[in-house]
Amino acid sequence: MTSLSIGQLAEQAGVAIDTVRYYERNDLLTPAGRLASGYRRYGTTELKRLRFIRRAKALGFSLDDIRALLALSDERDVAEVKRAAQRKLADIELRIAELERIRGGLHTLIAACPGHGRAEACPILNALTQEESA
Amino acid sequence: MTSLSIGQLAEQAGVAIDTVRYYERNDLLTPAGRLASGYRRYGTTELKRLRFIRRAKALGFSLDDIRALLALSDERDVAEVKRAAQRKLADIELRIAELERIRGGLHTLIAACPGHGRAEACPILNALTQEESA
DNA sequence: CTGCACCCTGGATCCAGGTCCAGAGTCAAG
DNA sequence: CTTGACTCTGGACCTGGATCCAGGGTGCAG
Repeated sequence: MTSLSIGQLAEQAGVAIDTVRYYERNDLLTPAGRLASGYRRYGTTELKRLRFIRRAKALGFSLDDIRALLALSDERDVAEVKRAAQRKLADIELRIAELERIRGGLHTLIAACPGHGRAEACPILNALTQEESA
Repeated sequence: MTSLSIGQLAEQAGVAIDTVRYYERNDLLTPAGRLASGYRRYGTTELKRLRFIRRAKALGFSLDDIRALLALSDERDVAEVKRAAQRKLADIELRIAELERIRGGLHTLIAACPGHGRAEACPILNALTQEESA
């Protein structure tokens, strides 16, 4: 039989036990049942669900996002799932653009800095000290 | 005379008053002096320093990083400032690469999803439900 | 001198996503 | 039966970077 303890579930999904209980508190994952002792029991459904959560997190979804995704996948609403993925993609692209802006700024400063000599000649310090230019 | 209250300083640097006091508690910015009443007073040195902090933050430096940068710029250690900027650049590039990896994954899934029909045909749900491949 | 905007302190709260703990109960191998 | 590994609960704590609050004091224009 494929009944798992919380420790086995956690190990097979690659998360910490405390994380499983945390997800339960936050309505992301409910045990299939409990033993008379109160011990949680999980089946393959829960294992898949937990792995889904882990992968979605790796794709940059927040737990709120994931709760919504899980509800949608329960409803099998493919169109809405696709739209959610598109929104997340747009969000990721914004974050990339912002980091690229920062990278450009740093790159320029580093390239222009001789790396020795007077502080006044260091464009990094100057850039950080300079007045606004819009 | 160029003596500023905390409110004037905050406004001219574009941060909140609470943020100025927060920076003080965290050893980033000390008032030039105090009135008999205890009111903080700031000069142009502090205004420049606060603007430095704001810009460095916009470049992705943490407050810990910034504390170190400020110490270095006080010591006028240009070589070390350059190295710190290079480390931060490497860090930003790592973050960009990670986001690009995520973007690639999402992009592939979205492109392959018809956006309608059976849940089984949705590669987004499938990808999140699939077993590991690596 | 009144009124209102401003400032003071210390501490609480927030966000996300967990992590850790104490004290008690349970399961299973030997 | 013993022992050690596992699990239970509820709640405290963590990071980073603020933000907000209560209850009081101050500065200054009219």
